Amino acid sequence: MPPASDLTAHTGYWLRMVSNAVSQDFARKVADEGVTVAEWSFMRALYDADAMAPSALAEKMGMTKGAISKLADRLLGKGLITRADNPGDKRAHTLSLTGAGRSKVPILAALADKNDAEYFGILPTEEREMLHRLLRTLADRRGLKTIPVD
Amino acid sequence: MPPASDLTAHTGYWLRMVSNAVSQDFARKVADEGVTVAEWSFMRALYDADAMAPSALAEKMGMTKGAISKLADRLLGKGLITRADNPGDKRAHTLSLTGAGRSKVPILAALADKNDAEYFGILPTEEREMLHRLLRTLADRRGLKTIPVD
DNA sequence: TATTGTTATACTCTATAACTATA
DNA sequence: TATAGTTATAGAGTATAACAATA
Repeated sequence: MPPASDLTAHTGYWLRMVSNAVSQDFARKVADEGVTVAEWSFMRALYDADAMAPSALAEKMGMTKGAISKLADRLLGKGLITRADNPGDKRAHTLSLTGAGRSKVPILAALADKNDAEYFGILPTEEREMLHRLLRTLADRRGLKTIPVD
Repeated sequence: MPPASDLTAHTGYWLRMVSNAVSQDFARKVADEGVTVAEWSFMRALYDADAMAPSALAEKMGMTKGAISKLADRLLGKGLITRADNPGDKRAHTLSLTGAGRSKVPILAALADKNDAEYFGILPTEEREMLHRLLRTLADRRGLKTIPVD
């Protein structure tokens, strides 16, 4: 039998295992608030800007325009965002948080804080900061910048 | 506007960003060999055992029986595994790699090696080992053990 | 009755591309 | 023609549950 390297020899294997666990736990937390992780990222992006064009959100989140439209439809249905015409360019739209959506963001942000503390709080401060720094270094070197969604 | 903690303050944010990038690059590599990451994990698990029951694979991969059935159907269609009846228990089946499937595993394993080197090779050895160790610590403390699929 | 496995249904995310309206 | 956005379609993953066959 030809050698096939042990899966667990790969750093990527452990990275995915831990990342999936953290994300799945976070997904369960925000599901209790009625949103998905993608919807949370979407709302968080809108929170800092009064209004954004779908194309700007697509760029920021590394998603296609089609994916943004579908996500926006769901958030519209939940009453968390509004869609408005752009007076200057009749092709363009702008998306904004509703009052309900805006007041939900800090609640979701608190869940993100809690999730981070649960997972990484078990490490000594020094190691936790080391991990954070190493991950940021890898993201920087690779030029990663879009908000991770899944 | 109530405060909403900065996304980038969360270690989980960077973990997910780096993990997604590593996984997506790996997905592209194995796609050139005609398989998905889930299919690769499935084949890698079968490589160490001559034959496995779908239920055993479900347990090992943290997937439901239904998901395993669907995955097995696709791998059967690609001629990479076979499904056989179990003589001892007529309800049970066993899944095994075909010759084609078995010879593809080392090729895919080499792609995993390459992907890991591309992503983590930019770190000094000491930091790379530190990252690996921190991730394993987190996985251990959380009792994580199923093969990450997505 | 409980268990093994398959099948059905539904939802999320992703990607591509066709399409509408406007520039 | 090009651009902004929506809509359609399809594939992959996940979860729940209904189902058939066997124990």
